[in-house]
Amino acid sequence: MTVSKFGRFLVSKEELCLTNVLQVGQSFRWIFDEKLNQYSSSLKVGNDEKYALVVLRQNSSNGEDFVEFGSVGGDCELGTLDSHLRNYFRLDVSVNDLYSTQWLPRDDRFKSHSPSGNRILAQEPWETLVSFICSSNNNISRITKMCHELCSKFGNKIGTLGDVDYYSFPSSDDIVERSSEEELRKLGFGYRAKYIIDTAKMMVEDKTANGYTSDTQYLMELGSKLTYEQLREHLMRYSGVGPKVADCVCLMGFKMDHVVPIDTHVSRIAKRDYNFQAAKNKIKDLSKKYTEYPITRKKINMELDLTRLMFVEKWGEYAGWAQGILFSNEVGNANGATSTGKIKKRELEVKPEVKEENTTVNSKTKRVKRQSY
DNA sequence: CCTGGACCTCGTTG
DNA sequence: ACAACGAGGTCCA
Repeated sequence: MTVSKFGRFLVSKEELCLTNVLQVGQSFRWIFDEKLNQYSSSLKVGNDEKYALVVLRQNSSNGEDFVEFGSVGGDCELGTLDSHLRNYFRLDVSVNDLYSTQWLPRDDRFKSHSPSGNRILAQEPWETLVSFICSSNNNISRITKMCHELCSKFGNKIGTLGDVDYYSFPSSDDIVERSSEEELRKLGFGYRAKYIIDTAKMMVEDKTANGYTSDTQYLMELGSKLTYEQLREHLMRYSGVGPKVADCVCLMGFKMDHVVPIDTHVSRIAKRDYNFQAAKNKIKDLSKKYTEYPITRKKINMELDLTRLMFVEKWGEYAGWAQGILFSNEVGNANGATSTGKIKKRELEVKPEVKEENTTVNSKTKRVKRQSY
């Protein structure tokens, strides 16, 4: 099967860099073909719950940068795909405008961190939820492997490109009906196997009780009605979903642009570069506020939540995007997508040297890997 | 409310 | 070769 027709949108590499956006831990299912300089994945496009096999290429000619896109077999109209991808890549938002009007004036640290085409995606919420449940205490390479495994074992076959078969991301029903904790453990999911099965079961109950058959539609409806605090509370009811995973889902699955997921790296950045310390009285105020949110209160770490609030205050309404840029500069390279579905090391144009430095955290001395340019 | 530990797996590290 | 480590956390006591 091939792509018969391509569409394109013009976008500079400073606004969108596919390598940065698709291979660094937001999305885990894009496959990169080095020879063709082409990304491909199955993607739920349009409102009919159907997956399409989508192909992307980033190029430039005559000084114009653009992304070409198409669907294999043409099973998706080009106009539909165009508007879907404009939303998926959030082309309504200019990271460079945000950089110069919001982040740079508010935070000197951004002097040394330009966007470089890093941006936050608008992904399908159910896939985002399950993917980030897989991400706990894990590395990108294995998360990628697990996501592909979920699709090929429990999704539906969508099409073939080259010698690779593509599958839909399994719905909660697919997972409940076709999988089990035992099988997921055999496939290498470890203790996340139980989280995924329990979450899928709960999702089936939830959406059924609310009259939905589609995970996407149920969750999107929820997202349109609830505030951030309410949605996070709802998401943290699910097994394996703590504050970090819930925040990732809010940011990348629900377009809540101000949400800053706090992981070990961001927490370290806050202490090291922003001299952050949680004040006792602020902890008290916050825990009072969260009496309305029992699950949040149970699962949250007050210090980390105050870290999140500090960043939101500092960076403003697109704070989550700002975090993405600092994070990519802090962690930089990682493992990424492949051409065969197997995992191998991601190659970078320039390999930054990694050096060690000492940082003091909680009066303990800890060695930390950090990039230098 | 906070602290500490266990938890699957797997590539990297020494 | 092989034990020890840690990876963009979560759960339970």
